[in-house]
Amino acid sequence: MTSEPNLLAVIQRQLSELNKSEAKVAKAILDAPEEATRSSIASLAAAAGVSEPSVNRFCKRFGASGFPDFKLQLATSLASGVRYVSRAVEFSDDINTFPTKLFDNAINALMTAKEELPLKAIARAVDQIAQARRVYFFGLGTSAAVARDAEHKFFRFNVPVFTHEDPLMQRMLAASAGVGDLFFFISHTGRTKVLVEAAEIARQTEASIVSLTAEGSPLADKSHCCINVKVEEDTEQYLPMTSRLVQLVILDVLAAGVTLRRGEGFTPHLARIKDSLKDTRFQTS
Amino acid sequence: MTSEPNLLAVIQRQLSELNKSEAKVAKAILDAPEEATRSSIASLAAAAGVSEPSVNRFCKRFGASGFPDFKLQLATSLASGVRYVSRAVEFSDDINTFPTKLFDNAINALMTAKEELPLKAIARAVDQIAQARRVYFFGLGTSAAVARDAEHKFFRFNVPVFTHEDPLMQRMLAASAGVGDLFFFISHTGRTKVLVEAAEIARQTEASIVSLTAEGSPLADKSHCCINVKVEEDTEQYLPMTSRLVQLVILDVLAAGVTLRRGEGFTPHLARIKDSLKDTRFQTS
DNA sequence: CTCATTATGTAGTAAATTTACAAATATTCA
DNA sequence: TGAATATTTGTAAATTTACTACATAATGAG
Repeated sequence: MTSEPNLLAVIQRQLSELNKSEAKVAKAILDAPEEATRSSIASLAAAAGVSEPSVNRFCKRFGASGFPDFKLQLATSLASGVRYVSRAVEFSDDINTFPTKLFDNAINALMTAKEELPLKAIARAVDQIAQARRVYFFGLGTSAAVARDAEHKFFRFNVPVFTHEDPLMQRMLAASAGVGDLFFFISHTGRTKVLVEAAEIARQTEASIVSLTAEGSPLADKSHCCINVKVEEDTEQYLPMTSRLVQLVILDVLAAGVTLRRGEGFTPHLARIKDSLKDTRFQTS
Repeated sequence: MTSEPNLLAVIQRQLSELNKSEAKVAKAILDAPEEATRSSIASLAAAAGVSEPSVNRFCKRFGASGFPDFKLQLATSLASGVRYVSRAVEFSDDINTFPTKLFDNAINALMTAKEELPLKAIARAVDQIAQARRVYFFGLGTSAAVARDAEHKFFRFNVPVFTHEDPLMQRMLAASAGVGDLFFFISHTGRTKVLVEAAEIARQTEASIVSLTAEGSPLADKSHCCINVKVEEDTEQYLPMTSRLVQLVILDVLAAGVTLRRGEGFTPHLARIKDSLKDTRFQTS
């Protein structure tokens, strides 16, 4: 049973690749998903303004064996309660609606990313990190906070980890890199000039370059290994929200990967780090 | 749509009050619920050893309008109940399993948090931030990265925003606070001593204190407003993963709340900030 | 034991879904 | 451009599915 719970998101994503009548069906379903689960193929066809077989073909295109099976999958998707269609917050929203929207968008982004995890790239990145003599996490703006978070995760592996938000420091460190150094660049767009330039400088050394960014971007081009993250950030939105979350989880994945790589004998080491915090906290009464 | 929490449980409960053939149908469904959602009335009747109308009557007895409607309800009740099981990464995991696990855990955490959003606290926090003369985001460790992220979000609102990871700076800033200052503390446990102490110091001034932390914790006690985040971080896990994500989304929610509060006339301001980044990026070719 | 009541199944009908195929539309390449 | 080809879409028939009306069987009361 591979009926993933994100059928609507899948439809939403493929919308541009559908032909006319299929798009009409998609639209009708996205407009009123609950209703679609209850309607017959005839009424849905009427609502979409297409013929019944078009609806049927639409269903098969999305992996269902037919219309009833599609409805079933749709119903299970909806059951989890998440609105799988990203919806922008609007000025008409109030406290009861916009928090939910944002959570749904976040969940939706993670589900989409999960669908298309670049496992080979991840495995390769884990290799590189596990073997590195030194790791530099570089990002700017929002991604700087992500880089900072990565630092907090990866220092645990007995590998010296560095973060710098200062582009000049980034350049200089890149220039002075050598064998065993790993530069890990984080950028949603992959087009931030100063970051790309730092990557280019690092590329001229013996260092390895891994990036967590958009495939095909200038930054990705400079990297030995690019972990491609597919998140369509709503560009109309003025605050970037979702891409960062996906980046963080990917970094969690990498950290877990390194942990597994280190093997079971490594857990005492992690436990010691954790224990070291004990005295900094008030005990639970 | 008042679909009962768990249709299977309802059936189970009424089992004794059913007549012979209905009981057979119930048995068949309870034995293989998933399969039941996929079968036709004919095959289910065959599986139960009864006639088709018996199945139909069974469905109506349980509030469905007919067999298809019953299947729908069954499918939704199966979907909502089962799936929410976080699973820890184990050393037997490999690249094909552990990334998915981590994403699932992240998604689960967000879903759970979404269920129990403390909307009143959020609304109050939005008020406070919107009115503040100055906002300090304080966190330590992983939460420091979250605080940094918050800084990147909230400076856009024309309110001076500060972050400091240095506990001494935090103490001193807390001590010198006054009316209009807002301290926003971020901590998963709410028990980090130096942070709680900073909160205590701030509490002795005229400043407002908002915290994003666990209810009932020492930090929450020191706060005027506590945004309670319910995330059961798997304590056996050595790397904290999920709580941070929830914190970030909550901060997104707060930022969106402040944006809405500022009103539509504020968007040009946000657009200007966004535009200011244009020249720092390589253009899409 | 008979009548009334309830339970179950049969057969026919209506509805819904799918398939096969034809018409229409778009695309390619000379 | 325009013929050839591929793709998309719809029509109509076939098939499957679900429902209704009714008949028969089982159950239980007096």
